[in-house]
Amino acid sequence: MENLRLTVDIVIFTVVGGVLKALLVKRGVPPYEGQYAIPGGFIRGGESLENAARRELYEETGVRNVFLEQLYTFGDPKRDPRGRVITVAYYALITSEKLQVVAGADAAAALWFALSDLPRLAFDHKAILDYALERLRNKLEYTTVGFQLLPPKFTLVELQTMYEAILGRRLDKRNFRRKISLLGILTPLKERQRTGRKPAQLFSLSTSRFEKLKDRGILFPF
Amino acid sequence: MENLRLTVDIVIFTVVGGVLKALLVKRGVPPYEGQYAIPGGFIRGGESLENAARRELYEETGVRNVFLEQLYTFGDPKRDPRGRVITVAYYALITSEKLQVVAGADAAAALWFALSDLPRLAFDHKAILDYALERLRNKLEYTTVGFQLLPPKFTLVELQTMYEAILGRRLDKRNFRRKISLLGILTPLKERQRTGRKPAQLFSLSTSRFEKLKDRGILFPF
DNA sequence: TATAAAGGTGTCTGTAAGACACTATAGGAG
DNA sequence: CTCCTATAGTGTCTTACAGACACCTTTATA
Repeated sequence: MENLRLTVDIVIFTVVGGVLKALLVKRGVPPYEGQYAIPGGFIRGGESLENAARRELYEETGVRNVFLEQLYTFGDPKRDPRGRVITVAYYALITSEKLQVVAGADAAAALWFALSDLPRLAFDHKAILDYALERLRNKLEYTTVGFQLLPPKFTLVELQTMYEAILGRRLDKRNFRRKISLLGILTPLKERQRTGRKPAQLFSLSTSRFEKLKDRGILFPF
Repeated sequence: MENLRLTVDIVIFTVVGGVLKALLVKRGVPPYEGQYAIPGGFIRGGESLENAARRELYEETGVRNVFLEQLYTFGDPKRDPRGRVITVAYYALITSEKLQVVAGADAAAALWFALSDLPRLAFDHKAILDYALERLRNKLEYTTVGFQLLPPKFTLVELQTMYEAILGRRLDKRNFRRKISLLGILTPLKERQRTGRKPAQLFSLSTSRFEKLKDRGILFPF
């Protein structure tokens, strides 16, 4: 088939201040000029799909070594008015601390939008983003991907807030802590976080337990 | 990127005689001449990805209107020695009754192989097949896809045998029936199957309950 | 009519999810 | 210095379901 072009598009999630956000870029050229779109670009010659996604992610956010997973391939013949463009969609999770770096990148018109307050999106990007959110919510419940959105040291309240932001609903504090505790994947640190009133215990992921569990499934039935 | 070609490859599953099988075709040309491969082919101009997969599926098996779902896109630059060929993999489920039709299609050298007795596969098709099996096993436990592998009327023993064939392990008969019964998705028919010793009760999927449940998840925790 | 082969049925125990409310601690204000 | 308040942290009860486990029923055939 001639005139076929392949892109990667990446839904980039973060959680800041208890709100789930996605990175969007404002299009400077037609079609959909002025509308927002998911970051992405064309695949180059010798690149694997994942490397193309990582390159785009780096160009857009200045961030490397983050969680990235292939989502779905969208190939409707009419999805791009310019011709036959098929896109392999990915989603990525980055912590809000790494998020600082974004400013330094070439992301002129890139902005973080709360998932609850998205602008109109170009192409079929709304469908891609919806699907990414669905996947993230599912994976959250049976894997440890969620920890990719937290710094290495975190409190239980921060952990729960991240879960609530993604799932879009409140969780019971005692039940949440019981289940996390039962999994035994957290290492309590000697430090406490002293920001609010009462200092909170800090934890890190216990990497040995984590390695055993992360790809096994059925972990977080919230 | 020039010289990019896009294919669809389809892992086609069926269950016959309590054995999970996949359809493979023998390659008549290099590379990997003489080795078996998953059915597939190039995407045409105006086709959506799913339509391309359905067309290939029909050409290979003579079967339409079956369960088909996109699996993953494999795009390693070296996966095909002839150049850059990216493949969007699908998997399909067809009942053993429809399986008769296969003979009439153009599938000269197409053969069904038990998953436990696969030949060496061309390209990265072993990885694709493994991934398809993993997906099928997962989906089996929280959706009703499994019924796509049974005829419209079936016995509980047939249902359980199908689950066992896919999961690759035995299930307890009483626990299995209890859970199915609790779901309330089966309609007992007035007929009985009279093949063995004692005739067995026939069931069909209760479509109303089925529609409500099929995309909701958390259905079959076996 | 006796037998064999396949179909069909119930209980107990352990684990975990979900609902639910109060106490403890430290920082800041007065 | 002490009182107030915001946030951290903690247990119990009930219900649902998964998993382990063994025998009776039915009909075709010898």
